[in-house]
Amino acid sequence: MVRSPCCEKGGLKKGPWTPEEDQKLLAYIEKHGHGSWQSLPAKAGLQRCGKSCRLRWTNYLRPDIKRGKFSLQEEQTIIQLHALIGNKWSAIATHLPKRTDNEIKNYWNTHLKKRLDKMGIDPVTHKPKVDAFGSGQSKDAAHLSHMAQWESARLEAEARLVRESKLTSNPLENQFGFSSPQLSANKAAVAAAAAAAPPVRPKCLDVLKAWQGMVSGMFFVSSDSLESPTSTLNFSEAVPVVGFHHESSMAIPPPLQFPACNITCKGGMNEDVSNSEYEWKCFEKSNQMAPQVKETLDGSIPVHEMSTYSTENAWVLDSFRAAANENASIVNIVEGLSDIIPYNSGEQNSSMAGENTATIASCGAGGNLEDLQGNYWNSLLLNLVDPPPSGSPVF
DNA sequence: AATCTTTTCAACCGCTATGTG
DNA sequence: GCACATAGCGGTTGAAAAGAT
Repeated sequence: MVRSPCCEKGGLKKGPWTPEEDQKLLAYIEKHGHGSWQSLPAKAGLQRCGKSCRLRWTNYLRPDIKRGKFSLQEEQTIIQLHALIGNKWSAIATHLPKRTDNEIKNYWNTHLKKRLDKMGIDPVTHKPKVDAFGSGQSKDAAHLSHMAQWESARLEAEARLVRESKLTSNPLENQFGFSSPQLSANKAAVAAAAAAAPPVRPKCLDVLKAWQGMVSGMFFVSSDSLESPTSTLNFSEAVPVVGFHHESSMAIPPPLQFPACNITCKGGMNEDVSNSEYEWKCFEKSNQMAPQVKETLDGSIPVHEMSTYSTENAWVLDSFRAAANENASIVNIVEGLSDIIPYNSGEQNSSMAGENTATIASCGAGGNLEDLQGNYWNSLLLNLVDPPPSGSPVF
């Protein structure tokens, strides 16, 4: 592989750009597009190498760059993506509109890395420096880790697609309203492709958010420790993260619904229990479904440690209590319910986004555990990806 | 006020990936 | 398949700014 000689030529200026140079570069690109970066400096009358011009444009002069302080949400996105894919700054940048990979990288190195370090979190592995998993990663963590690996690969593929689309589209025309002749030929093709591909909700953050919730329960801390002067948000209020908990902040997961069975399960602290254990309580919504459930409960399907609550048709799963104390996740809950809830509906799983409730439509045959889990994650985490309309940040 | 230390971030360097003839 | 050119990425540097003494 032969290295580009562009910056090795003598007589080319290095170092900080002057306003005059910026003006020349801007004027040229606005008029002609950047074209070949290699030949741009000579055409634009700049004593710079093409590489330097490209960097100046992409990291500073581009009109769609957002500068200034990173929001809490942006910070959290960076942390979560970094936990998943590491120092893939360009891939991370594709999920932070108007932020450059260089800016994100700098921000990570100067702020977030130090902050995590201060919080006792290894910024490389995103795990507590002292193993908070105790005896090792739970099954849930391993499960999510596996999912996270897939999402990691998908993220990188996404980033690659974004790069490719930038190559085939006219970035100036698309983004800034002016055109470059050499790229205009692709306009029709790009427009057709855009029309053919309906806007798809980016679900890529689903698993990483879940994974982050699993791995980094330590993020459930008040914003004070995040050194963000603008935020008054407490993570535990805003993030319905399930599973692993750390210290005193207890994230309350959204209700888990099985409408086909008219069952809703809610997790939370049980004040009736002397030591305020965390537990999952299940309710039947209507009497007409009760016989079905009771039939199952009284039938051949093994009934775990299940005790009836004072509320009619409600029960709590003692095994989940114990599990919760051992950093159990919602996966455990769903897995446990899969032994109890009668699977008698053939309808497809579906999810309800837009409210803080995870819905599993299918209680029937074919609704295997993986479907249930996947469905739960999707519906739960879509709420994380799309904040509620109240305007409160996700993190 | 002067000096030293730390932090920030724009820019560079070196490498890999990809495109082209 | 090869050689080369080019674009892009991630790590690192160093000047300027901010903070501490």
